[in-house]
Amino acid sequence: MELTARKKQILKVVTERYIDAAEPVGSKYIAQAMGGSVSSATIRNELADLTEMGYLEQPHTSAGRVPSPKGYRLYVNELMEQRQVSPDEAADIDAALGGKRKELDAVLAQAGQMVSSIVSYPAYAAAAGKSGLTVRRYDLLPVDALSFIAVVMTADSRVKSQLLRTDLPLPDGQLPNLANLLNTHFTGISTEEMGAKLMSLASQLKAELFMPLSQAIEFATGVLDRSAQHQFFTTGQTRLLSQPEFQDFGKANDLMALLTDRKENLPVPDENTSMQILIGPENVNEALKDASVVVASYDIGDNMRGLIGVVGPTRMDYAAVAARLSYFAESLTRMFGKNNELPPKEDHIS
Amino acid sequence: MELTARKKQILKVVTERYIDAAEPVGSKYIAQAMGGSVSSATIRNELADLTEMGYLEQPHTSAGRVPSPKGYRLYVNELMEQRQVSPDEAADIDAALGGKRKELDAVLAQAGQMVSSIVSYPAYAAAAGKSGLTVRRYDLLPVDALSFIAVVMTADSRVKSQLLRTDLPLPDGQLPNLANLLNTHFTGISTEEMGAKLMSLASQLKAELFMPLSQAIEFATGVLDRSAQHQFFTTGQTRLLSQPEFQDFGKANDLMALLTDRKENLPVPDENTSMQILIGPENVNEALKDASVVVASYDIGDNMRGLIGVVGPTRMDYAAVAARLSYFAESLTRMFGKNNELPPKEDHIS
DNA sequence: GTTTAGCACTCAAGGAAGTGGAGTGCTAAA
DNA sequence: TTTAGCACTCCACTTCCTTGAGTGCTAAAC
Repeated sequence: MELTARKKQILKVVTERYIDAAEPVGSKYIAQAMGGSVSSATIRNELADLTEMGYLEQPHTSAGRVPSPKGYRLYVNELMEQRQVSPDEAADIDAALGGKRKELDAVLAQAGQMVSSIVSYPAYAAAAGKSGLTVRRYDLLPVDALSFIAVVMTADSRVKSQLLRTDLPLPDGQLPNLANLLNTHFTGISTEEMGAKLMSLASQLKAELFMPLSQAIEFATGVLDRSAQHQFFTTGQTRLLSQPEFQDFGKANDLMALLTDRKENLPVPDENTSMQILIGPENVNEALKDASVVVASYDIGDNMRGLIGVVGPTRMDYAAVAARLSYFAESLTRMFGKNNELPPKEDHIS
Repeated sequence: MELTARKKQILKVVTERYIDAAEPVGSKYIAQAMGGSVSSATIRNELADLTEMGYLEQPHTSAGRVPSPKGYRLYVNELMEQRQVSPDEAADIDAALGGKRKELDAVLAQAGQMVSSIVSYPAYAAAAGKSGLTVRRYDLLPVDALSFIAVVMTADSRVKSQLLRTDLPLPDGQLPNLANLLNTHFTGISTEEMGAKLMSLASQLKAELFMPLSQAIEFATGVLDRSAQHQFFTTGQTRLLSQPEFQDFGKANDLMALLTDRKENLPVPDENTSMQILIGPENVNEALKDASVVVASYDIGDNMRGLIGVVGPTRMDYAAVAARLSYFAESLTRMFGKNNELPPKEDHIS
């Protein structure tokens, strides 16, 4: 059977109406929405076809039609009108993002919050670090006999520090030498290599030197691991509860659990796609089988990608959400671009 | 009317039964639970008295009795048996806390998670920094002509660092002097004083020195502000949804919103009390009027207090929750105590 | 005075039956 | 191919009834 232009138009009307009203759409309404050029009976025939073809579903015999995931997919791919954010919305987003520079984490958390409040669904945000991150430079600062500060700068120019304490007093004046050792042997290599090298040094160094060294390296590998791993921020989970489809319990509960306790399982867009829409059963995650996800990614610089996504009912307003999300992603890319206009050079100082 | 021993016993039976079964308790059950020494009719008389006195409530005329907030209060204050955590539970808690040292934030987040899973209600955790926190020491590390690393150590021995970038090239070799300046004039004073001092220096320094200085100070004040402010971690919000009393929507929704979006409004125990139980309307926060909170505080050292709390229905098992929470708080105090056995000395190095 | 048996009463919860209405599918005519 | 017409389906809602747990009250017993 062929998918005529009229069938598509009907599918569009059904989908948009259902998105709006959350109730099955009947033939009478469709006929009217299409300008009355055809009767409801004709529509019924078309509806029967569309149902047979799998684009529509019927909750029960005497109810109207509802888009199936396949129907939504067609709608999203072909029928949906690309929407632009209104100047008002754009201004809102710009204003909110216009604040002063913050830590990456803070930006992410806040971006999630804003998206959530703009689209009225729960949102999530994360940054995916490149996995091959290495340390560019170490500094060790003396504090007292039993403690010192380790400062680690990663290849992507982030700086972390921590106070470390040893059990054995540090030999006087040895800290610069240790830092030297770190900077010559423990930069630009993977955490595994760092571990191996450390082992090989174990026998060659005295304990009072080896211990602080291994502490510094432990700290550094911790930093690398933490930045390689995605950290997910979620907000607005509550907004799910006001959606009619999640009045039912099991679903809401599973989704909430996913959003609060198993965030890392939220979908990440494929490499190289800037926007992805996952409809119902297209989601791998069981808890999302009855929901949809719109997720966008953007460039943070330093070889990292940020991602920001929205979780809602399959019935969500894809056009509006997608438009806002992509505007958001663009703004973030721009913002991070500015922040990074000066890529620091390689430069070792011990 | 007097609150006889028997009345108290009845109140205790009602409360414990209701905590367990979540259903109004009838006279017949009570008579039986009390060993059959009196008949249900006698109990009914007593129940009528207790209801009149405000300790019990009746959902409707022909239902059993339910403790009122006043009843819970009496139960918690007088009737409830102090419970000890079982050796099994204690072992669980100890094992979970036994991991390696982590950042304070990570510990808090994890503690919240554990408490939540142990008591099966949502939990929250936070640390309250002392407000008068100051900087103990600054270090500035050169990176290249336009950027340097600022390392700030606070009076409570935490270390934070950030890469800072200036617009004007730094004069060669001036960084140690700047650090010196910071360490002599900008340690041990409040953020306000720091701001004032910075202003007064504005005219005396060349721009290429003043700019990095002010950036370093901005960073330092940011660090101080951030640690003074409580940051709340919440987990296990979902567990609320499985409680029969929160099947109803409005309540669940409000509470979820409080737990996810307005965490800072969660109750903080009064100074000097290590454990506090807030029952229903005793809570100031509107969203908590139908819920109860058990919150414990513990000593983190460095003049900071940690707090860890549980939010649940008024019908929650106070004895069990309180026992676990206080064991938890003790363990945390012990743990932080160990971490801090070596309070670093004042020691300036530039 | 306190306790108890007995009884009428109340009320929520749950099931059965009936009704209305929205929507369908099919047929036959245009 | 479209449309009017009609019988049919099925959910949602209401009404009515029944059941059972639990109460309050009274009058007798301790």
